[in-house]
Amino acid sequence: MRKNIKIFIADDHHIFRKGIRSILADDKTIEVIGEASNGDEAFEMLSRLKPDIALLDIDMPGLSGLDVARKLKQNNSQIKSIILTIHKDREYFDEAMELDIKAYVLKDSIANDLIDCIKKVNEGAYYISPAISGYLVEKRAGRKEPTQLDKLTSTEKQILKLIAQNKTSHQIADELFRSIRTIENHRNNICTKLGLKGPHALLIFAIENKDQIS
Amino acid sequence: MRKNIKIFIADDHHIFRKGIRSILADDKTIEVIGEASNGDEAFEMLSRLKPDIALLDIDMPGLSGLDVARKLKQNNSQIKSIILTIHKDREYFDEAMELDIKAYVLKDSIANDLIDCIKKVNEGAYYISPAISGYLVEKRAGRKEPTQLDKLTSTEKQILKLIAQNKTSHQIADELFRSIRTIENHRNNICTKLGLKGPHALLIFAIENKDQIS
DNA sequence: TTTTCTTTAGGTAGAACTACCTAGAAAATT
DNA sequence: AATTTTCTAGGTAGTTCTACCTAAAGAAAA
Repeated sequence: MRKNIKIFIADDHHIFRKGIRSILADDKTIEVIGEASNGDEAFEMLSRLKPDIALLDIDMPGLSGLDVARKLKQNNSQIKSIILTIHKDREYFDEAMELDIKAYVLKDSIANDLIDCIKKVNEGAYYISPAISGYLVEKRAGRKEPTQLDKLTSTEKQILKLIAQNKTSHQIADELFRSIRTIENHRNNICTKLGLKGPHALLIFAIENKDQIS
Repeated sequence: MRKNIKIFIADDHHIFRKGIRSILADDKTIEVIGEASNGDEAFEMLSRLKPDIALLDIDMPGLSGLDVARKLKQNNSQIKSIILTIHKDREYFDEAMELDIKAYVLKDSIANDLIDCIKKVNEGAYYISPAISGYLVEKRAGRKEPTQLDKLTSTEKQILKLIAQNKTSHQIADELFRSIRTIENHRNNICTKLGLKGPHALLIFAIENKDQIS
């Protein structure tokens, strides 16, 4: 027998969480393992409970659902994010797409196929509400995250390149005739600018984006 | 003025190393910074001397030239490997191609263009002896290393998977209900088995091969 | 049965990176 | 000219990983 799909619900309306739970209760393979009524609490609980999928509302006190998804992405979390929202606005959708979000579902169309959506997402697929999916077509062409690499100065990009070659700060310092403290300082600034956190987030970012570094 | 190209020669025949040196002596921009007569010594010296290019014979006592190239690759070394060999066999060539080797030169055709070959390789190009280059065309389709992942036990592979998700030893230990020392010990064993060395060699290997981990 | 391999876990040391600081000099902007 | 940004470099602390050890218990193989 297959393992249950573990779900976490984040929405500031109690009645809405109830509704979701009742929809999901029909399916024995889906298990709601927790819920939160604001973004900060949601992020904390997600980090701890590690569900398979997070159902996130955009409008919440504190961190928004998109903020939570962003933090999950920054932490290289394996949790798949589904956005549940009333917003049809293109802006929100575009932002969500930048965040590796697996599904974007309008609240007025969930009753029908939320379970289906969850199962597909759990298998690695994407799901976009029909009312929204038109945006997707135009998108994808101009793919290519307007990477935040432009935020970096040229020195920082140079160092990022060397990091991508798996060089240590010490090696980089030698190569550029700089103090290792200078290199470490640049690393820190890069991490701050890109919102990278944790032990090897910078190295991994550098490797994954090495082709984009100009 | 451009920096000299630093070369290292590994071959078990003294007379052959002499020959190479005399060919290379004609060019002032090429500098032979060391040589070795067996694979183990070669690898040790390469790690220490860090030349730009390593000329490796396949047939050597101990580690073969291909073994040396493999270990260099595993260490994410920046050293470019050129294989010099008498073997026209396809097997050897195929193996070499899996190892990011920059040039594969038959010994009976080196006198003419070894210098040229070295310079091209130094600029990032590839060079394959004409007698061999026919193999190349068919190749490239069935790409896919028969990775040495089989050397690992199932526990080790499990941990490697978690490492590929950029989890720290601490996180892995928590997840598997083991001591962090156990995890660290497994990491060490994996590194030893795969010949990985240096600060983040394991993390990078894990990420690059995450799809292959079964 | 003996030997080897695997898994577990601890000891010690050092290198590397992260996370925050401060601060001066140079360069670029306003 | 004044302000801001960038680059440089140091201080301190703590975490993570590497690199060596040893060692016991259990499983698998010889």
